Amino acid sequence: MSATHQELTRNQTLVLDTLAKADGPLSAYTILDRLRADGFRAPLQVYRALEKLLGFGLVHRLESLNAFVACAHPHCHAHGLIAFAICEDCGQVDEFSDEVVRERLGAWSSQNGFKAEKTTVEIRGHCASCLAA
Amino acid sequence: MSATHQELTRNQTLVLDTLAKADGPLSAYTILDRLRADGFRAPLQVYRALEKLLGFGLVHRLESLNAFVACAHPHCHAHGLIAFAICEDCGQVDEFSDEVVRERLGAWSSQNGFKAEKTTVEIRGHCASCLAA
DNA sequence: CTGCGCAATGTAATATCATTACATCCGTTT
DNA sequence: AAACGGATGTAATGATATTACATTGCGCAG
Repeated sequence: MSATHQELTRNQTLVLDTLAKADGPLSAYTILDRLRADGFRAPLQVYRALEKLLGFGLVHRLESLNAFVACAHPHCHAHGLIAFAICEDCGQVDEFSDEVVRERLGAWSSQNGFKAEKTTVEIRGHCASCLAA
Repeated sequence: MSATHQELTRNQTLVLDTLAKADGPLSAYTILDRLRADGFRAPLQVYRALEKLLGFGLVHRLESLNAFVACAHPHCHAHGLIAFAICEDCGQVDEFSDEVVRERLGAWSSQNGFKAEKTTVEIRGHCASCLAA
């Protein structure tokens, strides 16, 4: 059984809610600042909560931004591979899944005897809205 | 015409050579330490050289490591998308290109009106050699 | 030649992201 | 109550990256 939202601790809940309410990715220190009023004082409080939430699949880390987002599909935990399209203008992140990409990367791994633990796919660019503007 | 190796400045050449001689990715500060003997004193000297080398396609940045590697195929500049398999045990990085992955991510971008500038594909895991050991 | 512009460089300081170390609290088990 | 483990609190430090400003070297117009 994977963990459910019910089992989250207070700190984990606060961090997850902060990310869920945000309109884009947040850095750990931004989360910290937004939770000062709730008693957060140190980065570690945020990083510890994020570590658990990442494990639960409720939060994703954007490697190319050193930032975090709430999972857009928190109820279907079965994603094998998640890709992100990140707009450099507005900061919006679009989360999607592509089975073909997953298969191709899996095939490469098989052919090369590589055991994948975590795969990062991030597209940086400009979203439709910002291109229109 | 894209820039050739000939046109590199002294600092760029030193940084590129350091990466080329390394047996895995290096952080900017590790590069700095290795170039102290050549007169490097500050991070910016490394970051400025890396910025140019990234632009020339001679160096890649590994987002999930905050580190840099010399391009494994510095003579064919036409890669549309490059993927990396990173071994968490030995640190070796395998650089490869997958046309199908490129097409699929390109298709997603087209369908969503997204203009991709840079795509990151990194697989973290364990290489064949380390699995055997 | 001189001075101007521009790219590269040098240096210091600071900003941003992340971890280590150690103490404390709290609920569960015994 | 004592022992234990998970979560938390706090401080300090380490690691990565950028900003700001001064200086140098070089091509070239005047």
